[in-house]
Amino acid sequence: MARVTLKDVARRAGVTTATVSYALSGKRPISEATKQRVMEAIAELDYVPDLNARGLSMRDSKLIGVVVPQTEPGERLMFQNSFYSEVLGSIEYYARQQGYHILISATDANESYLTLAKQRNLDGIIVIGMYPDEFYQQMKKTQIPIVLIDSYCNDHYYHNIRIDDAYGSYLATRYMLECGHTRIAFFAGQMKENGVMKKRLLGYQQALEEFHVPYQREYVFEGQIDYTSGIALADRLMDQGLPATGVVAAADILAIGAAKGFFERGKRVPEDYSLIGFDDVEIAQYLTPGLTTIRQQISLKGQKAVELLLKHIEDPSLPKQEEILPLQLVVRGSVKKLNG
Amino acid sequence: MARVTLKDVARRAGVTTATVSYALSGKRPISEATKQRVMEAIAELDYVPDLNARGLSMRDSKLIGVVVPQTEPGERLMFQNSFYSEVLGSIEYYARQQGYHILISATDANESYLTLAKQRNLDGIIVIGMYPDEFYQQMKKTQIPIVLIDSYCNDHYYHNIRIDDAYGSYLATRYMLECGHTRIAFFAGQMKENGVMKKRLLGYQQALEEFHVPYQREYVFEGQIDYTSGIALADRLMDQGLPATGVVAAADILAIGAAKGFFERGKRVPEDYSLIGFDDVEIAQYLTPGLTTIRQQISLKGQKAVELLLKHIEDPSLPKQEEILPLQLVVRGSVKKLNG
DNA sequence: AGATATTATTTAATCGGTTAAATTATTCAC
DNA sequence: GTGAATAATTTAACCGATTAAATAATATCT
Repeated sequence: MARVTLKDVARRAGVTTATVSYALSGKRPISEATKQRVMEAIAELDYVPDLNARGLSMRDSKLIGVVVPQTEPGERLMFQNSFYSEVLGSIEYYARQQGYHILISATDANESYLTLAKQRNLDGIIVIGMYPDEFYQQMKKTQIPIVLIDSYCNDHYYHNIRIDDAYGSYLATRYMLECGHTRIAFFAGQMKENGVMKKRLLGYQQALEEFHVPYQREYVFEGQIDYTSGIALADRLMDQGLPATGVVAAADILAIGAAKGFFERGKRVPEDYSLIGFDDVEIAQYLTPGLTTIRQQISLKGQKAVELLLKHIEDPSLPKQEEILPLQLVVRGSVKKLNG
Repeated sequence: MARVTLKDVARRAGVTTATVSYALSGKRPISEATKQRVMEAIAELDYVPDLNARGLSMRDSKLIGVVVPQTEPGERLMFQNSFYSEVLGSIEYYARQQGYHILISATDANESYLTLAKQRNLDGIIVIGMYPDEFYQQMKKTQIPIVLIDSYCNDHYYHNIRIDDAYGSYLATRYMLECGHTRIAFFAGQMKENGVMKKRLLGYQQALEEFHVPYQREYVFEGQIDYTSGIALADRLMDQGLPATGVVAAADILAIGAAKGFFERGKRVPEDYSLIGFDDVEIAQYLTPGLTTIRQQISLKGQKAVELLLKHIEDPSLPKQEEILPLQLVVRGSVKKLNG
């Protein structure tokens, strides 16, 4: 079954390819009669335009690139965690609604992504997460519209969709404090300067200060953002014999790992340790007990990113925007009330 | 920054575009000297070939389509569940290694995917899950190489990567029985004729039979494959006052939901109900208690699918293959030993 | 009816590559 | 040094679309 092309349609309708093209795009007037015949031919031949060919002359691709951090080629390969999966799903959904497809590429954010952008003529790119400065510099040069998600890159060139990370962990920590906890540990991923984790630490500190609880460095534990790291941090906390009664985790994944770490050593949540997460990934509500956490509307992030990107693609003069999405404390069963 | 094309490179190297093309592809002999100059020009101009244009003449796209079941456009949009995410991640990884990109499209598996395949000139397609017969009929007509994952479609036209689902739940149920359970409920997703869920039910029945435990219809609960359905099924089981001591779930997701359902009504796993899952998704090991389950090597599925697909793309005469990947019981803490 | 304006359609170039066939340059044998 | 064989390069057509410019067909006006 060979490909059906414009030429085939044209022949069948007794016109020229130009006529078919115009009939389809409406960029030139075409008489009702011919339009009719063209449409019939299209239906009869089951013609579908080739987007590559079209892209070649129109200089677009209807393709949106999505950059997510590279996963280690370990035993399990996946879109790193449920947070990414959810954003990706959302991006795919909204992009598709508008006739775009997404090209996901897990990457080290090195030159390779730039190559992809050129190879495939991407119409736009959504970058999830934080990368080295160099990466942003290079991306900028491509002139391709870009929207960042969850980045504190301060280059005014980029659109940005994010949350107020400091405020989120402030909310989390405050809730812990309100429940009567004062010896509260903080579990975080790698804290890079000006990164998401650093901001979340800031919120933790702010809440402590507000409640006149002195900030103590040894209550802060730094690891990676994955389950095993959560376990490891819990282990370290217990090993050090720190008299903490609660843990504020900078990500649900860390919290879940921590709960597991406690469990393995006979400690229970929330009886022995109270626990609060961040993100409200889907699984959080199905844990036992349910994970109290800070909800961010993950799929809204994807939606907003797509909307903004497409708006920019249509209107390249669109001024750079930063959108900060709302957060919300979700109380479930992982924090014990020490008071009332 | 306008696009750098072959023509630019050719001009710079003082040759023709054909020469550059041949120098790059090696399909015709080109003198070392010119090859040298061409490579220099490419480096200096930072030239990257346009895959669309190339695809247009070569009639390929270096694009692999991946079909996953459509997610409802509900509040949370995602790649349905962690199982899909993991397969997708794996597919993306291995495809990229070979210079292919993947085009994921959540779809109802209706005509729309066929359109995509034509529009984008997909080199091959990987279809995850089970779809209506009609879908397979249509896909066949495209002549595009296709590999199915987890399908019992018996059309000999397709390659197939799957597991022995019946054997998996047989293993699960047998373990339950070996632990001394006899009143064992079975939680499943929608059971379509010749579908994965139906096969898994079969394995459950086989194990019961082997242990001379009579199969009772009211011990089988059917829902959807998602967390909330797991909760709902647990509720139904408890509502009916069924004296079950264990539950074999046909998917980890269902098991996790079930554990939550029990928990909400004061019942504990494994004290009150033993629980065994199926898949061994990443989260299974981090639950409290860890979920005993049947492990399938999820990312191996993706890897095999990619390998097989690319092999077929290279050699269209490749005879259709069916590969059945191994399963393995993973004992963690969610099943209580009633005996010894 | 003839000149003019308007509408519909076609011609032909183009997008960025590949490639069969033709041409030019080089090597080799005698 | 000449002719034949071989190697290197170029010419030009093509992939499947779009589109500016040219042309043909139709409508409008006096």
